[in-house]
Amino acid sequence: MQLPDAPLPSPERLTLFADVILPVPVAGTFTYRVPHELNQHVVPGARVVVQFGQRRVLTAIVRRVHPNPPKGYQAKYLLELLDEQPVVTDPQLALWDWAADYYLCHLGEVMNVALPAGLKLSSQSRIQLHPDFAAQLANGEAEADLSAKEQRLVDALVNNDALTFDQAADLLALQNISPVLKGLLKRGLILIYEELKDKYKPKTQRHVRLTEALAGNETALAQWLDRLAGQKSRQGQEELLLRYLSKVPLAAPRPVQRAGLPKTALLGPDGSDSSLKTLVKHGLFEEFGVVVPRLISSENSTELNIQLSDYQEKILQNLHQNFNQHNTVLLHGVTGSGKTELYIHLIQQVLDGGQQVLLLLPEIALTTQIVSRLQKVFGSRMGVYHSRFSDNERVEVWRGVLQGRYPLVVGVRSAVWLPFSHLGLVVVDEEHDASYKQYDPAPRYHARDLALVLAQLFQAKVLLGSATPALESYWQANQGRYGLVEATERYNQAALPHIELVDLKLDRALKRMKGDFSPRLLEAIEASLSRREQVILFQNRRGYAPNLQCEACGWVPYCPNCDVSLTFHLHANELRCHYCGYREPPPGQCGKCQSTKLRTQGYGTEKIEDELKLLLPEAAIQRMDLDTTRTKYSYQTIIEEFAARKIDILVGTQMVSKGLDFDHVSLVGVFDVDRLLHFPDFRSHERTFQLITQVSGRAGRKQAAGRVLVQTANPQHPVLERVLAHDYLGFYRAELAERSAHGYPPFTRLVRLTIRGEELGAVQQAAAELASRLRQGLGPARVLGPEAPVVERIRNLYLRDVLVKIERDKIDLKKAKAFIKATMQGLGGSPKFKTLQIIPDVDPV
DNA sequence: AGCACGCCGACT
DNA sequence: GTCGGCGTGCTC
Repeated sequence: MQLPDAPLPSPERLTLFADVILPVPVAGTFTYRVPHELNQHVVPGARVVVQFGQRRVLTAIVRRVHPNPPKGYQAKYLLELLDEQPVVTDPQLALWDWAADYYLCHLGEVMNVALPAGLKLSSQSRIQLHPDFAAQLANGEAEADLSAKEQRLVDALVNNDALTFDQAADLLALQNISPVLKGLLKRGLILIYEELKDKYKPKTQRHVRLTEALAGNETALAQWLDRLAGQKSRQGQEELLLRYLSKVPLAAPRPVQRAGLPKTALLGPDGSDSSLKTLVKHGLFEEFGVVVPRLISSENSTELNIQLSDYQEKILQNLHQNFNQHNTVLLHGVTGSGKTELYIHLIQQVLDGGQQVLLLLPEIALTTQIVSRLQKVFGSRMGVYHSRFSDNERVEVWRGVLQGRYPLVVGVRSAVWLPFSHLGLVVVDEEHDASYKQYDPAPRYHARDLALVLAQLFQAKVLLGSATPALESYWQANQGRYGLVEATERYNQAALPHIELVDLKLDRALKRMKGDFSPRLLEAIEASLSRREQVILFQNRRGYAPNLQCEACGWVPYCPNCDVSLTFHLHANELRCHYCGYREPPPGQCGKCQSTKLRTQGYGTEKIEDELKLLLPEAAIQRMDLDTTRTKYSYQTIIEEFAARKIDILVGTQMVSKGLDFDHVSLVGVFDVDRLLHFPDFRSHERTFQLITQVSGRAGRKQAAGRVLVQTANPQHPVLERVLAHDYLGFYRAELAERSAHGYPPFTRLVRLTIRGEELGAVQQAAAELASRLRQGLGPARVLGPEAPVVERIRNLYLRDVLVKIERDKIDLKKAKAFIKATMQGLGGSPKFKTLQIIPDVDPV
């Protein structure tokens, strides 16, 4: 970074220190000494480059600047300052602190999720010949006696300016090259240096323009055209020049001349650039790069006034009243009640007041309809933050928020980390959605809960929206902590879908099933298709079948690395592990008794799709799940084709249940709810209710009520009865009673501790020890387990869970967590359990 | 997490 | 004798 003029020298040069956050899973911050010339410029939230350990050079975030020298060690100097202005705002840093504390993880881990990778510089160690030695080699006067390996490395360095460690390791076919390097280094034959790499690269487009001498110079141009005309070999050049002049006329003002044309616009999509090259060589044209924003922010708002229905108007007023008394309001609106329009109005009002707005959406809902809808209203003031975006794109949104270009951001979970500075409103749509919870790397945070904390830091409002609120949220509202607004009418008075249960017990007993389809569902599909209406089928499991089984002895192929059966994928013709990604071809015979009779067991989206193709060969069927939406645009393509009615039946996993509105879907079929209902987890009922309600909402939008058929062997199940009756409140009360009886959220907060390690015995022992220590400190009733999770081994590591329940009222959460943390550290510190990991998950979902 | 250091078995 | 395996400890 270029520094402005040096600050005025102060008489007693104050020595400053910076506590910085490093992107490593180590507790606390690290203190570096600030070089005097940077005293005025190092501010909290700015990035600095520091050396960490012997080798590593890392990008750090300044947390605090102070004059107190650290005790007990000599602080290193920080090496470089990357930003004059903070890239992380103060409230965000406060949020980082809060998250690390609440989710029992390190600040560096928070930094790792929060900051886009493009803002972190990576350093690479490079090796080069020592200049003196290189000179000796060149003159043939080198007389170092080298081992074979050293010789090979030196030879390679003669031919290359520099090598990375990896390249050198490859070259020597060695895992560990440091002994070789050390030897050479000691004799002063090579140098090792760190190269900082800025990962962020602005996107550029090649442009072409006439050179300065020619632009606007009619006579010179005429001469050129004369020279080119009539020469057959130079016909291409003549055409090119004429085409350019037709697009950028000679008379055009100078800025237009200087802007030139994008190369692709001049040459066309498949044009060769050989003529252009010649013209450039002759000094007619010049090529240059123009930085273009990667995110095509669509023009400007085209739709300024969204008309609300009378009912929506009433709801909006209701929201405003609630916001007068509460910072957080829960909007419980049935599917299709037009929540998007309400959001738009609220957002508009906050933007008009000069404040920022964050709209959070679940992972899957983001790519599509709602975004293009919002883009029409907010145009280029809206930034989109999505996990499918590249690093560079994320950096551009980050910078856009900092610079105020995007007062509105629509994004997924990780968008809560964007550097807001004057946030006025956060909307969390589908607030119950599980994709707001990060599961794998720490911090295991919940974006809805972080949004509440973030809003508090700004004194901003939060609107939580859902047709099926999380039990916790509805309870908070009932407790009077959130405002509550109920929207029970669908937009345009559309009727709620009619949900029916199909009793599979009967159909199975009478052998009337066609594959996995009951006659009633099949008839309903046919009826819909015959009316030229569309159908969505929901099966929450991908692949063809969850496993293969030997008919003779019951043997099932298992993953060698995890304790799960392998899922059969028909199209790819392979068995896959959905936990570790392991694949193998399906076996021709039983692994135990060599019988060749293997059959599939259970079913996934692929099998439904397959059966359907046989049952209804005329229908256009498309599957939508993780396997068919790998690429960046495949998801969108499927949605567009379905909207254009090129597809009759869409078969999919959870993906089809969210945020999609189609006008011609008259039927939704739901498979395998029994598995959902009986999943061994205290949230299984809640999830089932939410999922069926959500997917039902896809049926029937305009005039006609949609129909939903749910296939089940438990038609009397109370949860299903409540789904049929659209009775959220009834469901809520019943479920709340259950939770209260068994001490689950919202009455308690949960912390799950997972022990992970290579040896089962050690894992079991550690888990037992952990549970017993926790029981001792917290009371026996507050600790469950240890127990083996559903999949008790993943990637060859054994797992055991211990669950801690902390009541909301009787016990201090902070103290309890501090105790848990200390217990974890105590156990991890004991030599016996050194090699094990203890992974905390606060508020697991 | 990386990365260095150190102490052990299996090869040239 | 070296190579490279992994256990251990530290990083301002």
